[in-house]
Amino acid sequence: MRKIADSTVRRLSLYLQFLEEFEGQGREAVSSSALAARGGTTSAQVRKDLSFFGSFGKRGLGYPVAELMARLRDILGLGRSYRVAIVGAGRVGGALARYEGFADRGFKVVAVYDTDPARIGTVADGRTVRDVRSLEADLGRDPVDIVIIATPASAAQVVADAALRRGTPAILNFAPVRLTVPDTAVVRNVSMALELEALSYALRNR
Amino acid sequence: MRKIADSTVRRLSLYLQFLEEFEGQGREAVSSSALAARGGTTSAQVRKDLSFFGSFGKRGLGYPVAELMARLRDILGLGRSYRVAIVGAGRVGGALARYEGFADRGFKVVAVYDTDPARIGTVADGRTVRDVRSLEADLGRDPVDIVIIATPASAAQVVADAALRRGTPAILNFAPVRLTVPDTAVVRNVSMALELEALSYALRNR
DNA sequence: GGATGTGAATGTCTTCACAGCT
DNA sequence: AGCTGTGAAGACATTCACATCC
Repeated sequence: MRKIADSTVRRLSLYLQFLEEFEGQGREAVSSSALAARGGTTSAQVRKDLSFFGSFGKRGLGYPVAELMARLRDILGLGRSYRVAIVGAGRVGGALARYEGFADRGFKVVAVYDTDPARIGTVADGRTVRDVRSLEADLGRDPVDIVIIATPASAAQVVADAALRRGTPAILNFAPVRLTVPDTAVVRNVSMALELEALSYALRNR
Repeated sequence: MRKIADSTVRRLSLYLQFLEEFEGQGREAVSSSALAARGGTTSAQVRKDLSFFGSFGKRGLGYPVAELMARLRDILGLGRSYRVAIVGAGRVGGALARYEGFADRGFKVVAVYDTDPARIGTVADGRTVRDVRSLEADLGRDPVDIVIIATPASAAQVVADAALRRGTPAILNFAPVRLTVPDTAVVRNVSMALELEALSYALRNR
């Protein structure tokens, strides 16, 4: 299959979100222009994005909402379930551990780790916080699909290295450092600093 | 000035981060290839990105670290200070309110809002949580540069509308909805759902 | 020698525009 | 008539490659 651009995948995700809204309004069909209007893009863009994966619409009518949602979920790989470990039980890790959006998409948080003896052993949200020193062994025994890093900057690379040694295929990094990883690994960074600086740039002349 | 691509701005932000690392290691000059190696891009890309804004390097030597950092800060608009209001004092809002990275970049959190009577009036981190109903009036009296939305999905659009009515130029949205805003407003979305779905897509065949 | 800065070439993404289906 | 699906065109971004300078 042809390589799909990251920007396209992001938009597919958005379309899925918009379709949920349309479905909530009881609509059965939606046109590429309606989707485009909701998301600030163009109808041609929507059709092109979808066309990479097949042809799901009916000419003259648009796209059947429920069916397109199912196809998008399938395309995005949301049909299976994913095992997730969260490293760092501070504010960010805690917010993540309680995030309901995980379950909706088949993401199952199987373990939470920290270094702080005061936090290790405490139970948060039905999960016992484990010592990060057992992370690598745990992953060896019981691999996960995604390790979420919510540690301070100084610990992030060490955690990433351990995860990658155990073959973890994907990392979601909230720590304010850019991880160095082989390009076989999938890494996404959520960086407050980058967001702020992008806003700062945009505001520069106001 | 020529329109600069969003991707370029994001990379400039990254370069700044890497330069901080290099400075911490006591390096005085850095080549485009060193920056590229750290960030997973190419030296030509680094030089091209910088060249949009001027020529900061010395042939044969590379870029002076401290000077380039200063230039990047300037380009990114980090020379001034920004007033920020956070709406939503839950887990995400709380984590943000305590985030130290704000101050480093001249972002000053001037107020925190919530709807929950149990939270309104409590003091967190030296700031009293205010009733969100006073947001619009407060912004009218005392505008901010950025409103950060950390509310549930259902409240986000209402908050955004209020902020925009008061002329707030930029919004950083953590709520899991896509805001509808006029395109004069600058909006950035941090969406856990999008990140997860992008990972899901990347993991599809593993 | 070593590294920048930059036109030109290449590659990728988006938009156009229209044939073709319902 | 309305709207999709898609080649072709156009816009934009990245990479190449080299003259230029320290």
